[in-house]
Amino acid sequence: MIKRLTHIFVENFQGMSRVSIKDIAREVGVSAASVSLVLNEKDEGSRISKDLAKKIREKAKEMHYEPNNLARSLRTGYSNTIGLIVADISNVFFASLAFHIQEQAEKYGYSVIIANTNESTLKMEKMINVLKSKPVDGFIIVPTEHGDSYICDLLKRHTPVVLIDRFFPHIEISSVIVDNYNSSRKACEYLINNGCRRVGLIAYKSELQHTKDRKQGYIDAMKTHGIYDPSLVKEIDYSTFADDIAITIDSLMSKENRVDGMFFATNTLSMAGIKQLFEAGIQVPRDLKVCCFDKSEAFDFMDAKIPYILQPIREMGKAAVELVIEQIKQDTNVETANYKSVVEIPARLITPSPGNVSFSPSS
Amino acid sequence: MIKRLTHIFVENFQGMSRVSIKDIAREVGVSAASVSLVLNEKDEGSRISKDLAKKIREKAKEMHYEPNNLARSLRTGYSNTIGLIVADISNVFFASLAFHIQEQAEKYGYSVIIANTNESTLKMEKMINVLKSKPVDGFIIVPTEHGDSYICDLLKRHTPVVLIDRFFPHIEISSVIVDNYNSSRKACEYLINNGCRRVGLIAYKSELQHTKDRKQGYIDAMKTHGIYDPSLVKEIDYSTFADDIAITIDSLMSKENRVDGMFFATNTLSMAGIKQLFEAGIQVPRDLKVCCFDKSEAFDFMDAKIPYILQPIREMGKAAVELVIEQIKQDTNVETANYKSVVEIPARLITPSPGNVSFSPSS
DNA sequence: CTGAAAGCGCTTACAG
DNA sequence: CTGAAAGCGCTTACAG
Repeated sequence: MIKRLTHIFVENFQGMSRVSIKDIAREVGVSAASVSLVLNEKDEGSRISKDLAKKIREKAKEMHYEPNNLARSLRTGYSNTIGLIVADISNVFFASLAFHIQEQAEKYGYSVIIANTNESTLKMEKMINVLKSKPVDGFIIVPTEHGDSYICDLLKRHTPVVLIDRFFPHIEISSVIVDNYNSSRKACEYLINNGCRRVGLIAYKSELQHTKDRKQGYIDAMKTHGIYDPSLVKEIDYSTFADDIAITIDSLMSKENRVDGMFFATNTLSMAGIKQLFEAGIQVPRDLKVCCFDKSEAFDFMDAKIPYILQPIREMGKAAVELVIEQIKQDTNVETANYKSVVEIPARLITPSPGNVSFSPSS
Repeated sequence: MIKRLTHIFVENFQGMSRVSIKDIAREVGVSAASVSLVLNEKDEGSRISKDLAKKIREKAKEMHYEPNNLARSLRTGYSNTIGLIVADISNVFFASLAFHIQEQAEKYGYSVIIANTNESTLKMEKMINVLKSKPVDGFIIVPTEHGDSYICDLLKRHTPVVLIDRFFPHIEISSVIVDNYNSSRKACEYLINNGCRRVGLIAYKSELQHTKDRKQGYIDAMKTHGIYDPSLVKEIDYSTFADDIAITIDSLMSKENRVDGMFFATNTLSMAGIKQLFEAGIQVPRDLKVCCFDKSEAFDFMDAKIPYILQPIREMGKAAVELVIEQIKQDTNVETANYKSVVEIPARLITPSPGNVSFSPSS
């Protein structure tokens, strides 16, 4: 497929950074070692005179020297790159997460490479391999539903890795999540406190812990008020949710169920769900009160101001970046190496009135 | 900042691919060269016996050998990676473009690294440098408004690069765009044919050619029907559009202007604009007919089915990937090297009825 | 204070 | 048919 005109190609390729440390050394009349030291600012110990250092730096600039990071990585063993693997880059939540992770990583001198799994475990494995051999120094991963075994492999190899948004409670691994259980519970309680007695839950059918936590938060809120009814819990397949959402909402609005409140467990579900409510001519909140996990752009097109759980995406990204860098820097010889620190960041319930309700920690 | 415990670190780092070609060679009792040939499937010329090749492959698998792509790239001069630089990863159009580019590149054995510029030329330059030294074999770039000079630099260095979505007509560079002028013109004509006489245009204020083309398409459509009125053309700053959109729409709906149609030149503008119309209580299409460049999620929440221009994102991604790979493979010694092929892909106007209107090529 | 040398893991032209 | 060696560009322990 690829013509292997290596020499010609390398010429071209190296056009980016044709001039090497050797070239500078020759020009200045010193060794490559000295050039390397100066250019890496390791000449502090006055090994190299200020004058010489200056001369080297000037010559490097003059010759448009650009370091070959490939060679540097090969030698030093690290690449200053973090691999970010998200489940769905076209989901605005993950896109925004990617944005903030990049911003944060930059502050620490790391670049971020993004890959997309489309919620497929097979693809997640593939992309981990691709990025691993790029290489990256560590991973931030939004894992797929059955991706736990592959994540374990990574851990066994002592690859720095941090999970984000989702986590596996049975694996000892650094993770950054929001307090899904509490957030969900408070959201439902808000609906109940505003008069709802029959609150429906619409969530994805998933073994992922954050999904279960959100569901459990809803259930416990309902139970506490003695109004839990399992038939109001609707779990939808991710792969067919676009089709299923209509049926689900019809069912919850039918005579037998007739809910007076609805809690959507993710932004994609609330987007699709609210669209469906709109098409069915159901007025929110007159006919039905609604609360959502995550803001949805649908909110902008409704008369009602919908309460929702605001995830602190920036803080989540920051925490994940810091955790993974910590692992990268960690002396793995030291047995105190701490690969497991689950960071749970509180989310906030944003309500139209009488002001935002801040969640208090679980008690 | 980073502890340089190199040896320990390399240990850890190489944990990913600790076993090298040498190790396999030693185990099997052959040279590293033979192992390399077999593993790269270059043993066709029967240089190495089938049996030996099989033995090497089995041993490699047994030892969990994973090639070090870093070393390979250093040696061969290419990385099989394409750098994708987008202006705003949180814009669903670019996120979707990124998705399709990744899918396509994968088919050719390339991985894609994504970076985000947030519409900042400074950041674009920075990310080009970061990716260049990763390295990547070529770039697909959604350039920023004043990024042309930096793109020129890339070209001078013979770096394979393809622009997408936007382009610079004064630079000889491969680009993939939609037929902005025609699409925009046909969209406006659709509004005119449906009874509009005063059509407002809402676009970003920008020197980028695709913006100008969309504007010109609108102007020419209006002029052709003898109803062009410059005061109905509204150009908004990207950085403040969230604030400006309300004022702009108020102005177009005021007594002096009172448009009967509105054309939004991008999806972010239509999203914000339709939200604004909604809040102002303006009914579409009863009070105002609307047409948009790109589908907006806002459409799902309106009674009216809004006509819009559908960009063939998948085809755009495919074309860009193919163009950049072509350049990467190109023998740069040959002077026929063709670095300039602007691919213009037709977009379609999607109308609620009586069926989709397909654009015919410019004539 | 500085240079020569080794080596990261790989590929490939060259010598046998 | 196969191995030994060179070299991609860099960094760093070592020898002076």
